[in-house]
Amino acid sequence: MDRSQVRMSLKSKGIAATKPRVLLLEILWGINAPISVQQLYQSNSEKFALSTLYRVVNDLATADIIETFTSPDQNIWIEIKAEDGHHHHLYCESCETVIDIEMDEEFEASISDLRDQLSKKYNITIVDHSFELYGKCSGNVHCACNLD
Amino acid sequence: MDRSQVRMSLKSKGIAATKPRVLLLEILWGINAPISVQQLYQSNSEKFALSTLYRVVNDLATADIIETFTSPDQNIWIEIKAEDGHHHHLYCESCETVIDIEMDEEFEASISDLRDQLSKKYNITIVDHSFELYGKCSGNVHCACNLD
DNA sequence: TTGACAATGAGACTCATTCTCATTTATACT
DNA sequence: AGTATAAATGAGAATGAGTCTCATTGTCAA
Ligand SMILES: [Mn+2]
Ligand SMILES: [Mn+2]
Ligand SMILES: [Zn+2]
Ligand SMILES: [Zn+2]
Repeated sequence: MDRSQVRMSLKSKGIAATKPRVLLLEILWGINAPISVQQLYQSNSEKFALSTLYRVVNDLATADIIETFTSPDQNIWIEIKAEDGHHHHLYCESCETVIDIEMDEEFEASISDLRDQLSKKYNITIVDHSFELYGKCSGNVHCACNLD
Repeated sequence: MDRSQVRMSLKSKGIAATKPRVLLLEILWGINAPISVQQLYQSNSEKFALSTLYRVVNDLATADIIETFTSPDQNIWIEIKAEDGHHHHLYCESCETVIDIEMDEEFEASISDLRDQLSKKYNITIVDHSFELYGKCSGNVHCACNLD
């Protein structure tokens, strides 16, 4: 995904291809992994105002271009919205890293069933769900969390 | 669970039965549902200092008497620790209520499997997981979330 | 009862996130 | 192009949940 593709994808979602929006997407495509807004700001504080970063994150999330979720230490994490649908996260409390997790279809299907059931039982429209795992990586010298 | 039982249960966990701890547990037994620390403080600000409330919540969680979890709006919710083990939550975004959810054993078993797999794959000790559903109750006049 | 030590309360502090508003940039229309 | 209109940005103030400090108070074993 190069700059002009990013600009086009913004346009196609009906949202202006402004400098911070393009830049944020370029960064996210570059790292291809979840990152917290704070981490992102720390490495790019010359490029964005913090307020702009949060606003742009919001814009892109509303436009369904990125996904956000909140880790237990109250940071917002973002990543490019996966084309192949829903997935979940493993959060390493030692190194404060988030790893994308894939579930098998059976598991996702049972979650889907559950959503239907609960929706009826409580007369609530279920809009989303989250499944997150919390762990601690073994080594303190170097962290294996990012390895496959 | 009356006051003397609460005091005894505190002692049995090796933690002093101080006034705020006993009071908090009485309140939790009384409502018998998850509540956020902020909500709890708003209805009881004469009875606790806010700092004490958070500290006591921590003490009781460490002593395994209550459970805590964080909602997407970053509030800490607490409830008496369920004797029959793990369960999950449905959070109503309209009325900011949390409902306890039971899963069937099959579902919990597949979560357990998943934890084992991931633990090996990423060389991480999985310490916990959370599964939460987010919904919106239908009526704005009155909310059906608390009904069974 | 008393002394050692644990717990509390008031409020200062932190820090991620949100808000405000003046300035800049994009877009639309002559 | 030039101007009007609207959208987006940036700097920093404000917010608010949660944490920390430390002087005071309460607990409990001896
Ligand atoms: Mn992800
Ligand atoms: Mn619960
Ligand atoms: Zn790690
Ligand atoms: Zn509701």
